[in-house]
Amino acid sequence: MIRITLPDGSVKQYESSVTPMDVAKDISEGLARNVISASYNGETLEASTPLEVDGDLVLYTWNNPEGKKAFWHSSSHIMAQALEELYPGVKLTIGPAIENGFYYDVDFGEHNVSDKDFATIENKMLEIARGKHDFKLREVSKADALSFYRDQNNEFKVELIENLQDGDITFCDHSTFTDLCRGGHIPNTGIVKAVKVLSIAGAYWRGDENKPQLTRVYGISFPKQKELKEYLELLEEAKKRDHRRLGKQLELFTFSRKVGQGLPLWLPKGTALRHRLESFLKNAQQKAGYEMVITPHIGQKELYITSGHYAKYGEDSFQPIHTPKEDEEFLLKPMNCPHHCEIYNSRPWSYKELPKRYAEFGTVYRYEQSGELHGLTRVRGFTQDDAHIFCTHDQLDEEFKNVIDLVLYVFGSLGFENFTTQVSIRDPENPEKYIGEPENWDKAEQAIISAAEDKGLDYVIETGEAAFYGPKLDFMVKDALGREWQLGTIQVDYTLPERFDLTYKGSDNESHRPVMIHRAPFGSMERFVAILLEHTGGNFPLWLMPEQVIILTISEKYEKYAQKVLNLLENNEIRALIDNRNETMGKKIRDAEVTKIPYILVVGENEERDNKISVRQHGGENLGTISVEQFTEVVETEISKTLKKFKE
RNA sequence: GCCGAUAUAGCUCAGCUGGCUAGAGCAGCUGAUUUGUAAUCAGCAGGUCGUGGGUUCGAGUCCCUCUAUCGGCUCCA
Repeated sequence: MIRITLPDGSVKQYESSVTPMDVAKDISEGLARNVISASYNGETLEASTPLEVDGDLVLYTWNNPEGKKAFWHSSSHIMAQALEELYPGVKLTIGPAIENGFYYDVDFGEHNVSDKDFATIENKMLEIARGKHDFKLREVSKADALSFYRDQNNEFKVELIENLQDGDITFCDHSTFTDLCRGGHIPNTGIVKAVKVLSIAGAYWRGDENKPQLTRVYGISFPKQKELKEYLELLEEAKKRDHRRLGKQLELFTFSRKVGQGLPLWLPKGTALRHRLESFLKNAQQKAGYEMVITPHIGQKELYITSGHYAKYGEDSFQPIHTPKEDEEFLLKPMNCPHHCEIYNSRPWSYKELPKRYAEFGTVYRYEQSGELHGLTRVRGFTQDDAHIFCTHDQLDEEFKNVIDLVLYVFGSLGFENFTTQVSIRDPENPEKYIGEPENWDKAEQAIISAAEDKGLDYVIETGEAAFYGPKLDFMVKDALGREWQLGTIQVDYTLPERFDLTYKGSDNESHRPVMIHRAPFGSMERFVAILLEHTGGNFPLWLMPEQVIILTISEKYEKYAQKVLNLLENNEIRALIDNRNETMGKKIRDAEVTKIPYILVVGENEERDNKISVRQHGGENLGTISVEQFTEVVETEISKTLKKFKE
């Protein structure tokens, strides 16, 4: 007999070799029908694995992340079987569950697979699923495992097995299909009721550019047809929030083949939006003691050799610009820091004058590989809301925390609540990737972690993600389709002050090296606007809206009154425009709704007579007929809810 | 850069297996209508079908090149 403890604390006794599924059946038939997988003493196992010792059992259903993982992982086995049957001779490699669904990396050899084949694959998968084949895990010896895959000429699986310990190797069988697998499956294929092959893409074997490229087939599956339908609808909804689509629709930005890929063109409305964001940050920065500077878009190659960027990225960057006569080389600036270092260097400093905080909306150019450009989130020319803080070691801690405050203020004013932060530190395995003294790195990494801790940030530490010149704290946000992007960043740098020989005179009358902090609360204006678009679906906070109010005239007779209302609003710094077109009210309302203008004011005979306006909010809510003064208050109240003053 | 896909009017999209002057809706222009909370009606105009080449009696349609875009991979100062 063994004793099994359930999550509610109850303890049950069973014969040894009882399976999680047996336990589920013992609790209720309904539970047994829904059990997908289980964990025992913290270890994931299958519902059919016999339990031999006392322990804690957790049963997973579709509603647990662990259950979904087992479900999708098992689905990838089903897809692999379908692919083997449809494309004889394919070589399977790995097929894990991911956040939404699963994929399998396959070497299709001679076969050519495209999205036209998805339906065939799906049908084959469903056919297998309906067979209700049990998943059975069995141990195999390393020798047997190797010979199994050598017979299939599958060098990928052979490579995987060679890296495994004999005795730890398991195969999973279902139907006629066998795969190398460590386990975590659903009881049988029958509970997979709906499948969708989502896309195919190239993926390098083991993520290495120099290794063969495989075909990655992405899919998702569900226990109910209805859930698949809902998921696909969700994807459609997400596409509507795509910043590339909204940017076009709201006339914020565009791209031109002639100008070049990855080089965004800001349209008037987008520029207005961006200027508003910039002055918002300028105001906060002024209060935080920053000084604005301006630096050129190019710099001598020598500058970047000094900074170390040339050695690191010169080859993979936009190549130097040559002057007609002299033997000079200039680089498009890929970052602002070297220029700001030279500003610091323009005169000597006393410790009494530090910190110096130089801020610039600096446009930089970076050569990104063509395949990785993406809307406004990944471009070749963009503007950082950059600043560099030069301070003493004693000031670092406080300065770092002040920057976190600024970033949190920016995020708060723009309605960003769901962000995560990441502390990026060195990869201890590859010290040669980094410039600078290890002891300085230690100090910098500690400073960041303690600041994050102090500010109560929800942070994860990512080893090996640091920039080559220093560790950093990044603020990460997800886009509409779940892809994660870095927005704000704060980076400590002990390296550039060294390379540019930056100094200040201390109280001891000796020369000292300042510490440098790079920071950009938005990250870049481009990426920030992109994520803001997806985040808000184009319904920006009122203070940021390019157009806040539209005045619709019932007929052309009321244009004069509309103009009077417009003047009153403009006197109160409310951005408004008049739609006096010869169109029906329904049409004008619709157009105003589509362009997402927050307030629609209707003026006609009644309003003119009473000297009032009818107010409709974007989305359809009617605020009734009120005076312009009352409306101005409504607007001011709403703005003050999101846009607070920095440090007041 | 790599794998796969896509490219037709300002926008969103039709155009099947190659066959007469390439279609629709929206936007635009003109006119009628002067309108009360998500699309008034009629007319007009708008495209060297991404580029360059090839196959063919004939190419938007088939093949190749290049360019750009999309989904991934790799990369990301």
